[in-house]
Amino acid sequence: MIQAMQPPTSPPASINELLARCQAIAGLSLGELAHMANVVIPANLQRHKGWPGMLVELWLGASAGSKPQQDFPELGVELKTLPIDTHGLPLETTYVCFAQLLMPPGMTWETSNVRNKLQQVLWLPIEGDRSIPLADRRVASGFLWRPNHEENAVLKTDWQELTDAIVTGNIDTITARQGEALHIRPKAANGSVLTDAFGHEGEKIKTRPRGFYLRKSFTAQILQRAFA
DNA sequence: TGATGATCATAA
DNA sequence: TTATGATCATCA
Repeated sequence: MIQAMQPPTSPPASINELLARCQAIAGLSLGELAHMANVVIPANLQRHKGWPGMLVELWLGASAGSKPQQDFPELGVELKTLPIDTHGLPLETTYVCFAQLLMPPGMTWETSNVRNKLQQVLWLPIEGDRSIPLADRRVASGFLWRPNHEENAVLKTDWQELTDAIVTGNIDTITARQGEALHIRPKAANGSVLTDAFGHEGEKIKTRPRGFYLRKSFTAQILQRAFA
């Protein structure tokens, strides 16, 4: 029996409240959540790629709109939806944040955006198989994750390798094949968008904006650890 | 067929 | 333009 619910109007005051809100929507479909929140369901995600994430933010009480920080700053928690197939494996890589191409001096893994975002993540798997109509895709049980020593070490190694390439003016030699858990891919509206980066001689060059992403193999391990 | 590289919508 | 939310679509 499904009770009529409405999205919260304020951010969760505690981790427990956040987790409770997660449990409240676990098992419901995106169609049900959209309907109860009076949100229009797009026919497909081709032109609405961020729609599931925005809908979930609404239901968990994350600040609407985009902020350049964590979704729940008071709790130090970042929210990530994760599309999964029928076996519970990730269908897509996970976007983390923009890659700062004009890296401030002294930037380290410990102070990086990537680590800040990934310190504590509320993962919310959602059925993402393209054979399932968007409205029928169900939300799974969300769970809180903090990287363990091993995961943190892998992320740090990847981040340092990629950051070294950026700082030394080798941004254009980076491909998405580098990095065991974390890699870099273009992140822009289209291929004509350019931003500043460092060239080999320390000069500024124009290149496509990039973002950090988590590989599917890495998020798959997170899921396995959570549901094992 | 899966991963890489490209792309879409929106806000400030 | 940068940042949020990600998935699409092409090619090896």
